[in-house]
Amino acid sequence: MGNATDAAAQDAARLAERLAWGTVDCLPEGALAARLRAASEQGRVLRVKLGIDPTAPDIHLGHAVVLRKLREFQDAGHRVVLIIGDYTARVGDPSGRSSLRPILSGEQIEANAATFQEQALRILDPDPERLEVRRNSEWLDMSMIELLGLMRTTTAAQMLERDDFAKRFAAGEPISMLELLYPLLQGYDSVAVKADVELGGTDQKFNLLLGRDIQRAYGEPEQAILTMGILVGTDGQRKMSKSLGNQIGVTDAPEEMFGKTMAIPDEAMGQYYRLLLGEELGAGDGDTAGAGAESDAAGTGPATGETSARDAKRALARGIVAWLYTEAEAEAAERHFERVFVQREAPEEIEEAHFASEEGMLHLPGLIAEEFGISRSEARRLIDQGGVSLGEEVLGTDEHNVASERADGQVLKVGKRRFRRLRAGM
RNA sequence: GGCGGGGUUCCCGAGCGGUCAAAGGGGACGCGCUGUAAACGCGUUGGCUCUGCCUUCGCAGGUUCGAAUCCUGCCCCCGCCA
Repeated sequence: MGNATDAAAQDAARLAERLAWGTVDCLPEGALAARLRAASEQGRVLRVKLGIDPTAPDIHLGHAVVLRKLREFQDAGHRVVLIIGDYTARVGDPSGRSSLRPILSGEQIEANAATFQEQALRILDPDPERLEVRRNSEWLDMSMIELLGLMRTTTAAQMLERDDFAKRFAAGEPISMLELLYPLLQGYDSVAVKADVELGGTDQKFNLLLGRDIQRAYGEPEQAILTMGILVGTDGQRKMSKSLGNQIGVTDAPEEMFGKTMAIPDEAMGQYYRLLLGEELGAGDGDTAGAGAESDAAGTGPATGETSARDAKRALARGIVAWLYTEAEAEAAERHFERVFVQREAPEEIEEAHFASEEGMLHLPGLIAEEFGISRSEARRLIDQGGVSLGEEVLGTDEHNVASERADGQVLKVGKRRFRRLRAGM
């Protein structure tokens, strides 16, 4: 009996350690292992909560970090409870930002929630045994008396402990009552779904911990919490976010995903490996990719480090595309990258653009503006700066009109990555 | 409720009666270099039927030959006091 118990405890500890890999916080100490063990003893699975606000329609690799960790729980046999924050989206989570978010309309939230769910399923296991999708409007549309009861669980001083609020309060920046209420609502979600574990980014640490206090106040067992690092965007500086325009979308085409990944700064590679592939940079293959890249990042990179850093990044890009698509698509994306950006050739498949000529001439600014959604002025500037070419020829300053015969059938290249095959006639 | 400060182009931020499409920085974009990395250099960054014209400086009016700059009202934000 004693031995069997020890063995179960060891199993739980081992699994907890594996699940905690790559997390920043796994609190409280030992709580995850204890939960895993208790669950197996009771013959049930853990309910692992993730709350997401459908404030943006698309999910990007930053969201994928947490979803990936959830998938690990699923693969270990546990159940993910994905909460679509359709109700909390009306409040606006202030995490990590200093200004208020606009409040979304009901239709907008619905549309976002639908795409969000669809995209999350690219990463999560959709098996109903392993995934439960809920909306917090199911329980948050409570009466005033219930809300007051919820508010009684927490003090203003507790709320102001949150770093974000403390800073804004000290700086005299506005903090709306709505924002203060948000963590309570999120915490109540944990009560409603009886969460055993909750995941989130490190920016959610306070909210996740407060969820424990609220569960306790409602007489529920307190959840263990796990936080994941915040993935930086393609600029390597700020967190990945659609509004900052530095995101790699989960639904980006394979070539796009591959290309964007190749453009991240070297210093961000380690983080990408850890958070997106679940491995250390340089692990797996025996070459010096990791070492070369690290020394490069430190600014002491020897000449040999350059190629290995590049190779490591290629492997990263391949790994990410293979994860979200397939191995074959990852390879195809790499070939496309090699062709277009390394060899600087036009892609194999190019969209066609048909043009109508006026008196045998083609007005390029108009065509470029229309095809790529920029203004004519901007198109003119690009031409004048030598950023536009027709076939092999780079267009010169003021070369805005070209003969139709010259354009017909040629590849128009605008900037580094925009191509069109021109065809005369509509 | 009272007093004071403020709302400028993607962002920050100068401008405070004409020479302002508006300094400077950031970001972004283009060219060069390159590993679509970093660093660096040069350039661009409201629109258009582009040596000129049109629209922009919280919103609406007004003064003036002329306003982002002055006046009036309104909206919003911040601080202090209550």
